[in-house]
Amino acid sequence: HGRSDQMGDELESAVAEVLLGLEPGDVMTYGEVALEAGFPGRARAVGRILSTSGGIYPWWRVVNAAGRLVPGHEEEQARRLADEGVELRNGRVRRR
DNA sequence: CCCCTGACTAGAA
DNA sequence: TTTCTAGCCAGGG
Repeated sequence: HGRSDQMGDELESAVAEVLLGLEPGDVMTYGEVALEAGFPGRARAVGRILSTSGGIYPWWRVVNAAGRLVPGHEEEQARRLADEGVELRNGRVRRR
């Protein structure tokens, strides 16, 4: 039965919940979002969701595991993060 | 079904 | 520290 079809929706809603829970100043990696959503190892799925769901989520609060900003949106993302007080280091999110 | 692509990653060079 | 490589998982042609 169409379990795999339903899986995509579950993942999407779970990821959405995590993303919508992010507050100003918060920053998570794709992998962390996936993990917290209950889908470890689905970092790519998180990226796809963010890239295909036209701005309904706070996309600027998500960066890759290396702290790199979103390809093609570095400038806007850097500005938004700065507005929230997130420190950047050489174009990368500083993580301790 | 095959093939390519990507807002990913961890690990090797 | 930066670049490459090999896995990875879905989507879409």
